[in-house]
Amino acid sequence: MNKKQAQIESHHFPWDHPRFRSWIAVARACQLMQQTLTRRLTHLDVKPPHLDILVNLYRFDGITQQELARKLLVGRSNMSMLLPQLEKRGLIERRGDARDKRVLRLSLTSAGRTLTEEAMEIQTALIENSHGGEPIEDCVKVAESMERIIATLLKEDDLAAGG
Amino acid sequence: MNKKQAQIESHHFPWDHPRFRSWIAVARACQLMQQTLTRRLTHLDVKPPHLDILVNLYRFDGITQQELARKLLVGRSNMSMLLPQLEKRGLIERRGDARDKRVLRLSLTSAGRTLTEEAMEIQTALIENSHGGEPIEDCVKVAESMERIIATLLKEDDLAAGG
DNA sequence: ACAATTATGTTCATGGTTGAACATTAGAAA
DNA sequence: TTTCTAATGTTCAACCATGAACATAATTGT
Repeated sequence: MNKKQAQIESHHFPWDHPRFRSWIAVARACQLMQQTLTRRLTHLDVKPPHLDILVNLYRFDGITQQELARKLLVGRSNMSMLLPQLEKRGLIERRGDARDKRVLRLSLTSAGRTLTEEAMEIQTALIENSHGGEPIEDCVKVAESMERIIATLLKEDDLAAGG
Repeated sequence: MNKKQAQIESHHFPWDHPRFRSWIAVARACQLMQQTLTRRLTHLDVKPPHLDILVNLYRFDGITQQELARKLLVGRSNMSMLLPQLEKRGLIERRGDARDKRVLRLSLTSAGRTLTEEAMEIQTALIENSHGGEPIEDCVKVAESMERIIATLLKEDDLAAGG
């Protein structure tokens, strides 16, 4: 009898494992949060992917497309698709770097900064709201858990990329 | 001075709020987990969306496309796109219900069940692995937090749908 | 200096997801 | 019954995301 059969026959389905159930809940919460945020941002004509970009430009002015992609955990090509849209809307600027002619340095325009502040308020309100009465300390503990998981997964990523 | 300006000028950026930071960590962890799972499932030619479907058919045999979509928090059209693929691969079956000629009842084939078990082992292993030394009790607390958030967001969803 | 390697950004084909419009069927109301 | 309403599944166009292939530029090795 192999391991799989033992699992099945003793009713140890994945969804009986506490960690599995926990993670499914995390994933579902993320999905719902994303969908709700999408709805609340419609009137600004901004979607979560755009907001992620805008917020990072708000924090890190002059960042590079590559750096931005890394922070967002997406591919470079994704930035190449989305950034021109935001540029055409006059929300961001892309200026070539004088020293390194490969890179494009990104920054928010005045309009972009205003829009970002509006959108961030919506996002913050949604998060505060949906967390209802969760004690701050609990959130901090969740954050610590997640950071550890992120670290583990990033280590795996390095292995995959390096091997 | 309005609220937004007060926030900005006193350096209360969103990323300074514990709940905001916590949620960003959750979102990033989810994203990384999804990407890692995608890589680990490639050799089975299965992607997370497919696996979600398969696991739910594994648990709930004879489920309807609509019910499945609801469980997965996706639109019906999504199921209409994905299910025929799995059917063509011989992993699932769709049989019309005799009493209600609108619905299609879904079930795994033998091959589908086998593949699902393989994939679930990979997913379970990834979750256990990435959670490293997180105590089970912490995971349970995280799950409870997430369930509360899910409940809150679902209530909002109902309001949005009902209004 | 020259060649090879690495890094940045773009393009393209593919695939998942959505919402709106549609057809069919069930169920409720008249 | 007949009509109206609601539910189920499909199709379609649009969008985001990805990875591979490519072009350009910087860096390293010889």
